[in-house]
Amino acid sequence: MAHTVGQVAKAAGVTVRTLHHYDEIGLLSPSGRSGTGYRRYDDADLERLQHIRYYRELGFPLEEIAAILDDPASDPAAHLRRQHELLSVRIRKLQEMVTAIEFAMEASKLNIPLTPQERFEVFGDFDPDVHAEEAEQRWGGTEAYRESNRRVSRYTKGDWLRNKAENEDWGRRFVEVMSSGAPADSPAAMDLAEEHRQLISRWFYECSYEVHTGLADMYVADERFTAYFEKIKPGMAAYLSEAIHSNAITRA
Amino acid sequence: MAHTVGQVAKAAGVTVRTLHHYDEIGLLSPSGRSGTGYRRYDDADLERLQHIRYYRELGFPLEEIAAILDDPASDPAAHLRRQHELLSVRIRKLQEMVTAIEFAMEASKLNIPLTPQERFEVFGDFDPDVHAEEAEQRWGGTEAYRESNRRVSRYTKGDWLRNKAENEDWGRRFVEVMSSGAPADSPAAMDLAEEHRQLISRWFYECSYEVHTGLADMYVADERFTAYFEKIKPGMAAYLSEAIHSNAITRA
DNA sequence: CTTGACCCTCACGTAACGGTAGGCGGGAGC
DNA sequence: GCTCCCGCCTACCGTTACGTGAGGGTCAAG
Repeated sequence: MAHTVGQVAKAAGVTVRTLHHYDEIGLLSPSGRSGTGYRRYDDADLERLQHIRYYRELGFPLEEIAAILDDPASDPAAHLRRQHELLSVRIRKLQEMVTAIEFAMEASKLNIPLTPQERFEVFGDFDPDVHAEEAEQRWGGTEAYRESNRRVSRYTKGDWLRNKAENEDWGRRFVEVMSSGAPADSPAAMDLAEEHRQLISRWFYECSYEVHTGLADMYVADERFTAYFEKIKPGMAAYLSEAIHSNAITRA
Repeated sequence: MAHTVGQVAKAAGVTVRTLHHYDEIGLLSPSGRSGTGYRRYDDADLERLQHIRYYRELGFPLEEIAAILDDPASDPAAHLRRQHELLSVRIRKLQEMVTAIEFAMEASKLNIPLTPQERFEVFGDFDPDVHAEEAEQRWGGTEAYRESNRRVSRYTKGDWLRNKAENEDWGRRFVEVMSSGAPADSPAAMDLAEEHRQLISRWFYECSYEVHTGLADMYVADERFTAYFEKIKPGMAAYLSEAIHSNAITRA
């Protein structure tokens, strides 16, 4: 029922120092002290800490969190509703960032320069732009980087050249099929579209059919991408786009 | 081709002071200066800033970002891959947090106490736990709270009582249908399951069929939830769960 | 040639802790 | 009963990533 700082810290994934700090500034003062001055946290304190952690994750400054939690107008359920809402907004924003990265990656592959707008629009400051914060705890340091590095960046220079070679090989075969007069929804074209998708998945990121059709739309909608493909062979952008769509429909 | 601090700051959604700071610590030094000492940023500088912003959003400390970006072993494409990966991990974690909130909300509605474990396991520090950071820029202050408040917390005490009344009314009618001997996949039971889903959507959060079946599973898997429903009427937890599943299958 | 917006370099201030020092308390093993 | 070590306590200084002026040049427009 009553816990010590150490226990609370361990359970909640924060340091003892953090709890001391929250006590100092009055954000979370334990409901009682032992005879010898030890802090004693009860279940209500834990619930408060839970809300604090969520609001912190959402980037609220401590002072503001104190104001929110001490606002008599909002009960615990209201906090949960608000956190749910804010988390959803934040997830949507991160998903936009993922899309932006995918866009930047395609541009990078095809040597297409980005406008400053395109580089940063995802950080757009004018609207539902939430702030985030720490949560780090134990893989601070370069750990996050190393971990991701182990998975994603274990490509050597040789791998990179192989990737380029595979892409060029795919390009040659695609142009062949296109020149053969086969329609964009022919099995041959769709197979190459599927191969295109799997090349992305193997070398860059998990490319779902949905994401793939997104790329296809971009190839015809953005003139710089269109130009890139048209230079390889006129009509290629539209042809590739249609092949990708057909492939997604029949396979998904 | 060459931009001033102000232009870059505006485009990238950071303050001039931030760019000064990045220059001071050598994280992003503009490629040149004008005759009168003005900083001039070119497109390569913008690309670097783009990566900085993404890594910052992912919570990397500036020093680490400098090390990563200056690592000759990783090209721009590698950074994009890594950012894509880390963002995906982060999104998954936030989605877990959303689920945890939904769980906490159900528990709160039914007056079920949470264990410390359950309160904080989503902050679990032992594994893919990424750190996040700012991004705030212009709706710092209490703006985020207010905005969310306008949408989600405009319920008055009266509304809250109405919600409770609606819930109790739903409960009564559900017990009736159950007592009538109608099977859990009967239209009457499914209609009440659907109503249950819409009550959540109206009062708490957008409850998809998928989320709803998740709740249904929890009602039978977690003994505390089961006990709550069993006390209303024996067999209710399983019956309600089945009705929700049937409803989701036929409507979705 | 003035005015307002924009740039420069200090330089101190702040938030949210991290880390360590110096000292008390408590229970387990001798 | 004594020792040991671990966990708790209260300061107090350090750090990161900027915020916020102060004091003073600059540049394009009118």
